[in-house]
Amino acid sequence: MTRCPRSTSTGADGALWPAAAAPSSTEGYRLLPRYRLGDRKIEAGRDLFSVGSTGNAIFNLIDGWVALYTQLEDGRRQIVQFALPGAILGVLPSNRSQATFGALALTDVVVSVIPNSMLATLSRDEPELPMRLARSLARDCSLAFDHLTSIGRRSARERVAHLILELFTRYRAQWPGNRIEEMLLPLTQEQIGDATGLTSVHVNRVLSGLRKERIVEFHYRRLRILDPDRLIEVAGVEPEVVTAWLER
Amino acid sequence: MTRCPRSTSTGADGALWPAAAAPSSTEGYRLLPRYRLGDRKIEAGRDLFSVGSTGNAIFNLIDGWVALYTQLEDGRRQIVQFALPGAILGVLPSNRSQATFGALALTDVVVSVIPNSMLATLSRDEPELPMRLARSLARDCSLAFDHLTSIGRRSARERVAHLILELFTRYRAQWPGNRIEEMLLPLTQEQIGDATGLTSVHVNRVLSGLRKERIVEFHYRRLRILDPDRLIEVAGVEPEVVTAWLER
DNA sequence: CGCGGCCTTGAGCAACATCAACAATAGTGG
DNA sequence: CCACTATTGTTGATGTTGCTCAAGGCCGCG
Repeated sequence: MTRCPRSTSTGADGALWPAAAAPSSTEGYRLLPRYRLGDRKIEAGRDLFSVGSTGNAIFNLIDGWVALYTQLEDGRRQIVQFALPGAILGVLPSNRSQATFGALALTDVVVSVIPNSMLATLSRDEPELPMRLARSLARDCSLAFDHLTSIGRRSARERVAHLILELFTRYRAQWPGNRIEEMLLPLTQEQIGDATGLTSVHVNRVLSGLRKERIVEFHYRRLRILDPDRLIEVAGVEPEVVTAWLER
Repeated sequence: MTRCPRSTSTGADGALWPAAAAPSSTEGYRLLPRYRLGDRKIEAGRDLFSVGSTGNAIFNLIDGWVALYTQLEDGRRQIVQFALPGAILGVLPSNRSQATFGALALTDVVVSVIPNSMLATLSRDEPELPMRLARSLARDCSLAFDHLTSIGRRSARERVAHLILELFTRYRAQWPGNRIEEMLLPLTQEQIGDATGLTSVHVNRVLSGLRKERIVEFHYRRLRILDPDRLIEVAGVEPEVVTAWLER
């Protein structure tokens, strides 16, 4: 957390994105035991589940990106969360009723399906499971609070920077060691807008600004962080918060 | 759930706010077993816990209103959730690290304290507990997603209406039978602004508008719903969502 | 190589913020 | 019970951010 006085870096850089070697497989992310019947693939652009569906299963995301979103009657949309491998998705049984949000596969996706009916018996074999579920949900909540703060109180520029920083950091936590400064971020500018409460047009302008200032480049889903320190500064995030994103 | 075809009402009125007789005590809301050592009172205006505090306990809110909030370095604040009796507050152990949000008592408050150290043993006696915790967290998440949608995609007018409708509905679910259309809502206009991502000045203007249109009156913490149907309409909420607020 | 989806840019405008002064309220101590 | 004070609410004038509308360019894919 301390030292690591890298050249132009504030020090946060080294601490936040350690270059440790790590598993390239998805092995570490199966929080729920996987059952053979359970694996399912969903192709990019399709819904894992939709608003109003009566969820009778929860999903453990094994591979790919998923966006959780809500929708108003008139079509306005809000992305409320991005899920990366390891996430647990879906509606708990008896939080009865329909899902109030949908789940869109941003890339081709693999999930392992745990039917709600199986949840109770599963918990008997593995009594730690509900508590892990609770922790996962607590983390989702925490992230949602963060987004709320961003959308409610930050400027457009700050919001976009914040989102990019968050996604980059969370992604990088999964595949450390890869070329650090570049990644595939499977989002359109419209989706960034839906996540930040902005128009795609305005997102575009903000991104132009960040590109001209040589902080970040984002073009057709290719993200490149040019100046991590300034990005953190623009996003207005304290390092502690960033580390919280990394927890599971 | 059906009938109750009240005069000018669309019918939603009766469905949403059933006038059933109900427990006036808080008996029903102790989701966690209560331990004698645990009860604690906090007076209005004080923090239950603060941003950055290392939560070593979780709280079951027995009585009073609590606001969960975050804060940016420069003082901008965002209220991310309102907790009513029955809520479970605090940070789970090993979602280690500090709380990223604080908890402000809006009224005098009674909580029962469950030290994290006790959580594991408690779960052995009562194996249902972690699952109940998970459900509570899932509900918080759901609410947070709702707020995100509101702040991200609704106009100021819609946001304020939405918040009032939510709080009124949740409150009324606890004390049904009381004078339906009036309640004490322990918020300042500034706090409403902090929850909706608006300025207190603008909140004031919106409230003025709603008052002139005889939809809602809110003055020094006294809330009066004049036209529930139009409030629902302005808030742009489907009844299903409202019912979701009522679940625990 | 042509088509559809995505990005880019400009001009004008609406919603909300900011700043500032003042009024109403409720809580306080005499 | 009253006077005083701090807090909260109200209103107007003005400024800025981000939205809307619209046209055109770029990219990737079939």
